[in-house]
Amino acid sequence: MSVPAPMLATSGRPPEGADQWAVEMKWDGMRSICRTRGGRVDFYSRNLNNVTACFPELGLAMSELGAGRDLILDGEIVAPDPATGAPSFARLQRRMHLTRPSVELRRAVPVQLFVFDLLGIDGENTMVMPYVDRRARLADLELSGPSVQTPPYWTGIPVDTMLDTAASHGLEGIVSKRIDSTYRPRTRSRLWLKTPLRKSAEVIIAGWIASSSRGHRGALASLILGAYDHSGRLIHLGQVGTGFTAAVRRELRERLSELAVTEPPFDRSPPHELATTVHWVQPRLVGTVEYREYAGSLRHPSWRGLCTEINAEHVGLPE
DNA sequence: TTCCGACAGTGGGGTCGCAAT
DNA sequence: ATTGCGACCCCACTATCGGAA
Repeated sequence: MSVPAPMLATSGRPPEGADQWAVEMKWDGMRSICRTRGGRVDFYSRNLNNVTACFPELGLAMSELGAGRDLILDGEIVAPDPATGAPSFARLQRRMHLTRPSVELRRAVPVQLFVFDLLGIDGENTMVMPYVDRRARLADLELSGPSVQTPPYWTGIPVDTMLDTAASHGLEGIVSKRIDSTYRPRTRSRLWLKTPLRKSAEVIIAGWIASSSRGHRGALASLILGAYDHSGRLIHLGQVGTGFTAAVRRELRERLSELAVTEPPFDRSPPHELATTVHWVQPRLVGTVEYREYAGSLRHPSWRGLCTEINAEHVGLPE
């Protein structure tokens, strides 16, 4: 029998004041289904690739905690940042693709499993049970140890309070789940709502890249973004390729054609040579992007539109 | 007839393994 | 020995289409 693919969440916010929702913290890591059976432990990625060999310490921990039971668990593999304690996807990436990690790496980048759902136990399918009942059964298992935890959920607390809590702990947002919902493998529904913490910043358009995919060839695919650092140098922030409609893509392409130049406008060249051909422009147009995080480059940026009130010279680095 | 949920497609940052150079 | 590219992770978002309302 194969393991079920994880249930997915839709972006959104639960209705205010409704006690039909349970709220969990959103963990910045790698989704994983864990199966313990007959002394054997396996971890699967969201697309059901077997990633057990990447996380031997978690296999060891779960074989002890599983105590010979047949469990199917849903959770997140995380790599806590030693400075903040908050899960860091950037750190986890060093472990994700590496089977049989060395002792040094395992010590340098320890990982943990956060379990938040029980899908099956000793042959019984618990996915048909409501969320709160699954959580109760999960709590009974007392899966807790140095590298395995079962984080709590909350009900009846205002969404903004939960988001503030997430923010103050350096977490990436919250996930709200209908307390009466059953587990629907593989499907993305509004029974689970993720509310990520996102920031907003003004950015300067420094160039654009044309689409090479069939059907869109030549259309504006993404924008190259920049901002001025404290020394007044134009710095590359990354690209944004989502958030525009087809009409906005055409309009931007039109406006940018009037600003075309031959050389990159950056004072410090981008860390990596941009492979595809870039249409550079004078750094004059300012726009707004939403993003998750800025650490040398924007993470998960999306375009929010041009911003005509702000002069490009006044656009500084994102927070 | 209209609206909405699910899915496919397009775009981003990043890492690693492996084949081509 | 290097480099480029695809395969995976993470994701945001738009466009489309079929079924529900």
